[in-house]
Amino acid sequence: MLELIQDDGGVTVSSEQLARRGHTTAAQVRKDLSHFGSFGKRGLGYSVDELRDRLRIILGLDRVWRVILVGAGRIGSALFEYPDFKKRGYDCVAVVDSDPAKIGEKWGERVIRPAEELESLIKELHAALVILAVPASAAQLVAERSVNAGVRGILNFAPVQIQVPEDIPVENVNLVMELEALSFQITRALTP
Amino acid sequence: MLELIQDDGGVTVSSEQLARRGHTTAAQVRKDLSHFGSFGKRGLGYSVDELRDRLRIILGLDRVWRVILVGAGRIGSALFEYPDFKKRGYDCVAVVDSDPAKIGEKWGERVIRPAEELESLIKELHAALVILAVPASAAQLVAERSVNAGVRGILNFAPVQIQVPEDIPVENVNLVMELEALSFQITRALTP
DNA sequence: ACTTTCTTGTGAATCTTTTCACAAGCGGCT
DNA sequence: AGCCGCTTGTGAAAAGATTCACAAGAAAGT
Ligand SMILES: NC(=O)c1ccc[n+]([C@@H]2O[C@H](COP(=O)([O-])OP(=O)(O)OC[C@H]3O[C@@H](n4cnc5c(N)ncnc54)[C@H](O)[C@@H]3O)[C@@H](O)[C@H]2O)c1
Ligand SMILES: NC(=O)c1ccc[n+]([C@@H]2O[C@H](COP(=O)([O-])OP(=O)(O)OC[C@H]3O[C@@H](n4cnc5c(N)ncnc54)[C@H](O)[C@@H]3O)[C@@H](O)[C@H]2O)c1
Repeated sequence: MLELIQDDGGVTVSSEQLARRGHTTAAQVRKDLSHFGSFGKRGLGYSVDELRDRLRIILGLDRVWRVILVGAGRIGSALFEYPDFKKRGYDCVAVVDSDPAKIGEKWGERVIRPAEELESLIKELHAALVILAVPASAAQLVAERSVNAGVRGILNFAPVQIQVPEDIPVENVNLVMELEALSFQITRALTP
Repeated sequence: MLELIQDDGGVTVSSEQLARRGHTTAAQVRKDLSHFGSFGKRGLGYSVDELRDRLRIILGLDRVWRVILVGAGRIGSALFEYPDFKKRGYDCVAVVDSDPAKIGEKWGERVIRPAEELESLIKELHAALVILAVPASAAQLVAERSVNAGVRGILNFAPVQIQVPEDIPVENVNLVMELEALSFQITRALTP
């Protein structure tokens, strides 16, 4: 949001303006920011540039994160070609698949590597994150292998709840469940 | 989860078992369910079949939801080919794109329709949901047009917060932000 | 019929998040 | 310099979510 405001030439922004854009309240914006420090100027609001930079540091975005993509299927290829990842500091350093027909295929600058190399690739390329784009049946095993090889976080597209040590953060993307959330809200509005 | 338990031949399940699988607590499971009624048997747990059916009704999954996909790009095509949507009751009744090179292309049984037909397709096919898989710059306009044509909910993949009437639920999928959530948690663990 | 073993459903207690509301501070204007 | 119009940062209050803890009910064994 702050980058969009920068593009529009905004120099300062108030908690009220951020709240309107972000679908929340001004008090919430201020309270949230106050957990990390004090970034604004009374009477003026926040400097867009400064707040952006501070948040980037807080979020850990002031470095490049090396990512390995596991599963070169439909969703994997869409993700691989998505330019925003690179632009936002996420560098896909390897793509791995278990299908012999896919191994060796060239994707841009990368060649699809066999699944057995997962551990060695994580170690050699110092990948901190993996994206799991494999069938649900393979997800738990791939997650365990990744964690054992030293990965620090997992973005999981498979519709299963994977079990990993609790110091390894996992973010789940479950698109069916997103649609179900819409169905629920629509249904509930009809039968209150 | 209940369907996985069914497949494994489970007949009853306790709140404790559900909690372990779902990464939560037994009290939470029971309290959440209690908001919708009383589905279990003391000493036994929940009937897997019955709880599944009751939840399907609560979530509004006891019908087919007609969905229109807007944007036949990388993520759009991955979604279109994802078999779980159909399997879970979400029927993609039309695909729409603004690119003349894509209009008319055949995707399985569907033909990509021009973006101008969005409103008429929503009305004629009685689509309740749209999936926005268009560039961020187009998302707000497509959302407004969809709502005006009678859509009831929106699944938005564009990395912008769209503004629609508050009785229209919107679910956002922002993959960069998911990675950023991982970066934040990893970074925070390093500097407590 | 009675005891034992489980597990639910739910008030009450606790913990967390959000909202309120206002003193304090900044910049511009006279 | 002094006043005015804004906006932050933050304690205190209110609202909301989670956890505790236990009476009550169900099955199974004796
Ligand atoms: N396609 C979508 O839009 C979509 C949406 C949401 C979630 N998902 C989920 O994402 C996952 C992948 O979906 P998809 O549609 O891309 O499926 P896909 O079948 O097109 O791709 C999966 C790929 O993973 C590879 N693979 C299988 N086991 C592997 C292993 N052990 N190691 C490495 N690679 C392995 C397969 O060879 C295949 O190339 C699934 O869990 C699916 O439920 C897909
Ligand atoms: N590719 C990914 O993995 C990915 C991941 C997350 C989010 N996204 C987001 O999803 C959206 C689509 O991404 P993509 O990678 O598929 O892009 P893309 O460019 O491959 O596809 C976008 C499609 O939308 C069409 N389009 C543009 N304006 C339109 C309009 N007004 N009406 C109908 N169709 C229109 C284009 O012709 C194109 O076919 C973007 O907002 C992107 O940020 C993509």
